[in-house]
Amino acid sequence: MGLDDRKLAVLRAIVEDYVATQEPVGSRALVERHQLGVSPATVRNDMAVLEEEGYIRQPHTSAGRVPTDRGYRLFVDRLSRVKPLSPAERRAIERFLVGALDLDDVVHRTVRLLAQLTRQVAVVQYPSLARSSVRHLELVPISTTRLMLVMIADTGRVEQRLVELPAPIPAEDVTDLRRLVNEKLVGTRLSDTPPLVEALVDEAAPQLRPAMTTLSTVLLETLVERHEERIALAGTANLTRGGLLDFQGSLRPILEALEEEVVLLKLIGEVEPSTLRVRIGDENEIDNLRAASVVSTGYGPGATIVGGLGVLGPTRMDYPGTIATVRAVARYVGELLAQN
Amino acid sequence: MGLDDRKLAVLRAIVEDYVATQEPVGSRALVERHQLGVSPATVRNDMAVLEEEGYIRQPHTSAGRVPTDRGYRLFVDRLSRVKPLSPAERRAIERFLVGALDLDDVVHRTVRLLAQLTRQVAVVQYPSLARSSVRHLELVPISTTRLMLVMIADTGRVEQRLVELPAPIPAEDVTDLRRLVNEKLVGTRLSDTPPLVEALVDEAAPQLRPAMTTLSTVLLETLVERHEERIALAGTANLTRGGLLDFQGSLRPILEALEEEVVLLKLIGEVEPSTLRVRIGDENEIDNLRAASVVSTGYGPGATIVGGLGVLGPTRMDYPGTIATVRAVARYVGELLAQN
DNA sequence: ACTGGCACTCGCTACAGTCGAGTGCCAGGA
DNA sequence: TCCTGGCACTCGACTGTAGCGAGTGCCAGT
Repeated sequence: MGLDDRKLAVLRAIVEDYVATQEPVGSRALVERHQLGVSPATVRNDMAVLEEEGYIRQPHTSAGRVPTDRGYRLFVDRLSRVKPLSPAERRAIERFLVGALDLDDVVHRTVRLLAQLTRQVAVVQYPSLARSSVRHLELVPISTTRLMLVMIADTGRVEQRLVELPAPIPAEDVTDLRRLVNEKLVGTRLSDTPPLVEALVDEAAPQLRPAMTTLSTVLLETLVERHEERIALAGTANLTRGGLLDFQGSLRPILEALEEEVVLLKLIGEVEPSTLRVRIGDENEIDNLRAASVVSTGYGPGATIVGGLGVLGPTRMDYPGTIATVRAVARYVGELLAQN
Repeated sequence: MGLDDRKLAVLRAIVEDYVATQEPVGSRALVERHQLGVSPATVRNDMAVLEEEGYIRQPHTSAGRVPTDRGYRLFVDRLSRVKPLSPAERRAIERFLVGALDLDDVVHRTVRLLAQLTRQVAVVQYPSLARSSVRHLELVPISTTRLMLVMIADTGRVEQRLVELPAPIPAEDVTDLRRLVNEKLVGTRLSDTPPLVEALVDEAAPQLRPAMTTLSTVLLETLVERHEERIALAGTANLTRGGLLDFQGSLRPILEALEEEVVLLKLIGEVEPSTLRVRIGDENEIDNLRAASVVSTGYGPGATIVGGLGVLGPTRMDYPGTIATVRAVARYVGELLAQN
């Protein structure tokens, strides 16, 4: 495959120009704006090759070229230089995140910040419970047969569930239950918890058994099994920039996808140790998002990762800038979490 | 003003047809589809009057008529008969809401249900803290200088805040603090709380004073003053139905408005004892929503109102149906809350 | 291997012409 | 007095045609 340096330079120029202007780019415009040192005709030949290889295409015969998903992929992998954040952005990040009160606050500020900086749709996953450990469990009697279970995780997440007891229990028993679950569970990772939770029933005093059984069921079901992820979203209005040219005319599928927590989790929640992930157009497993690109990464205090965050935008997006921003925001958030 | 019965009937017919077809309706089509008992010419005369009075207008000279905001208003106020829910809808509501686990669950189910039934954007406000009373306050030590304050309200809402203490305090003091705040605050409405909270400091034992001071500040600031409303949203994808004809071509302003909590609260949060509120187009105070209509109402256990819910859609919406649905859903949710 | 030149394609815009839905008005009739 | 049928008129939507121009592919020449 004959992709010499100049052809790559041409592809890069096409991507950059198209992202900037949102219009198919022709050979003349290209040599004018970039110092390629060759004539339009030569560029045309290179374009023909690039098109044959599937990196660019023509919307119609007499139009300029537009990058394909494959073209963007090559651009991201080999052609884009990392764009350092501007001092202004850097300051914006700090200003935005300093002074956050608690986890909710951090997440909300982060998602708005991301949306604002990238001018795209931002998604932030709350620290995953599966990756958190238990800091404290509280049982608050609501009535004689109802408890409110409040779990506080080391990541700052607080979750609550109503527990419907099979029979009324006295206040002292609640105290005992509380002591027992805290004794056994505090400090453990939730993903390691199931056997411990199951063991709880056996360790409880006989008269506590029934209550402990339902309690452990609730714990397992709601906190571990369907591990109750939370997500914050911002910047959907940014989808309307580029007035329907992006997303092939309809926001419908995108908006639908964004309403599904499951989908969002797939997008940003699959946190691998890998640093950062870019999914371009067709590479998205979700059909509704075939016209979009997603840049996502994990974040967490220090080197550990507790959740994911990212942005979603048109395939025609400023990848270097977006990547830099996402990475920077993730790092800042990580530091913020580490402080707590 | 000469609006006899027939002219009103004509207006009603225009609204109904336009809502159904989304196309300007002419005099011929009108007499064909509705038993008005008069000729198109007569209808035309009536239309001329209606137009003069500002209830309908012509998009352009050779087109049919379209209702104005004022026309919709008249329709809603005087011309629409209440449309009873279909048994299918009724069943949908029950099926959807039965089995909700806790407040979060109720709110999420409700907002999705509303969006689905009305095929519009649904908004549900969590029970307002200002209208809740304190059921329990929990203080969980995070470190020697940090407490997690967890408040459980009678409406089922649970809020937490991190409290940064001025100096380390021992565990017994936390217990004392907990006892004290619960003693004084449990059972009070949050809106009546401020004097009580302020009094707390004086009632605390001397060595508790500093901690109690910051604690009461947090209580006042976060739970009472900026009373921390929460909102759930669903169905934004429904904005794209009617393909850009509604909302004069751009979803932008709508999406922007929907991202602002403050705006949403204005929309549905101003809960008066009034049963149900319809804001049509221009009647909306928010500029971005001048092309939309909002149907909202309060909900709560029994006769009391703890929060608002509603839907937002194009001015060209099925008002009777939407109103019926919103009202029904609010009632069901109220019943559900009453059970807890 | 690159370049200038040239023929060709094809979307875009402007313009003219036709069609038809819908109107407003008026004279005649119940 | 109120309704109706008839008629002239308006104007947007659609169609077809023509010219423009950006952009290409190809080829012969250096």
